[in-house]
Amino acid sequence: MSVTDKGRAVVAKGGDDVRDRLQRAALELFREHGYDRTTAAGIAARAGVTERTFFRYFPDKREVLFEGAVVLQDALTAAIAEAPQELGPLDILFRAFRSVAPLLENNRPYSKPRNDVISSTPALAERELAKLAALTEALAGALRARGVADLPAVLAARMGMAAFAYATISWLEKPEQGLVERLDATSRELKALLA
Amino acid sequence: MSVTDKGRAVVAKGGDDVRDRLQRAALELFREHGYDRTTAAGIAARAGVTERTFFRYFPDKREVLFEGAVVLQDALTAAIAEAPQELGPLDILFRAFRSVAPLLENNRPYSKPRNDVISSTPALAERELAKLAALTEALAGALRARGVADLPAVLAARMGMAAFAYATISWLEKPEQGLVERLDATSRELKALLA
DNA sequence: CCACGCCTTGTCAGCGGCTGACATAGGCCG
DNA sequence: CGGCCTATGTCAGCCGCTGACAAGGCGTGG
Repeated sequence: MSVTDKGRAVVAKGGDDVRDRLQRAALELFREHGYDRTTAAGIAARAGVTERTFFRYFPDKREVLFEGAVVLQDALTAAIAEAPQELGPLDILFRAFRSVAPLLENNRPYSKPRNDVISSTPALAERELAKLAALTEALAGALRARGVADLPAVLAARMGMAAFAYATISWLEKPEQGLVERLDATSRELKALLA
Repeated sequence: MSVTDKGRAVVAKGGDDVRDRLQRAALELFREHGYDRTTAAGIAARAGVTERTFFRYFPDKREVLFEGAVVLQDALTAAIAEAPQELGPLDILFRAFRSVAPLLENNRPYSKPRNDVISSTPALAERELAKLAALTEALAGALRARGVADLPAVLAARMGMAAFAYATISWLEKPEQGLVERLDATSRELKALLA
């Protein structure tokens, strides 16, 4: 990309953009050669650092693709905290999901290829499930913080995430239909299931 | 346990009970020293084989704890296929869950310690999530095989698994209350969420 | 302006997970 | 009995990942 110089990187390696370079290099290499065939040392080299430095920024090779999760989680928990009092748990969640839709839609150029790599690599898919589970637990926690009891909080969070994940994935595949519309459709379907 | 002899195992290493010995040895060692501090070679040694043999039976160190998943999956998909026609997706699922409760309750002596190890080891918890996701997908597939459309099948499967997992975990923690009762309670709570 | 200390990176050595290739032994079948 | 097939052992080696230590840049306080 212009970042590396194939031996020693003469570029200004000023601040914490090292992290950024590593993430970019990783995604590029994963797409070019596949996750399994790219080594941590290879990623580091393309980013202009050594393997050891890679592992100082990321606890393991998979984690390099999972940075954005925190941002999304913060946005969602904040939205949950701000929701009006009279709503039920599921409505709170869907309101929060809708509120982060623009954020996701802006990130599509990055998240689409990223998602392709993840879904075609078992090791990464596994990590993604763990991240989603953590996010789900965070949502349940945010609901509990509003006074919702444990069981309904957990159930609502899981149901909501089920719908949210389904809508997001199918939107990533074919973006013609907007994310918000998909969310609404999924929400409707969910409620219909208990009728 | 009587299986190993601490050097070379003179035991009759007849058939595929090697697999069994490996699983037992692994669970024992994980409980004694923790997952991270037990090596694949160590497990193999206790089972009376070499490390290489371990990896011929299991694709990786984690997998040694996840054999039963298949049995459960088969039982559930079979129950789904046999359910009466007039039921809705969620009722089909809960019927299936109730039908495998005895199976789980019999397995408790094994699954309780196993679950303790898993839930206290991030690497294993991650694998468990992957297994649960696969099981969820299998349930959705069984529903689709009955003519349920994709979206409701996936949503129902995820909602059902959310309830099933919650009930099972809390039953593992405190078995005083039966698994079936917990399932019913969770199911009721789930339906209340959409009211 | 210098000396000290912190923060980041590099270097090195080493463990453990995991794999491919090849050798060996035991049982079964013709 | 001879050959085959399967299960296991052995060996060499890659890669993920870590701890320990050294080296360099940069800021701060003296």
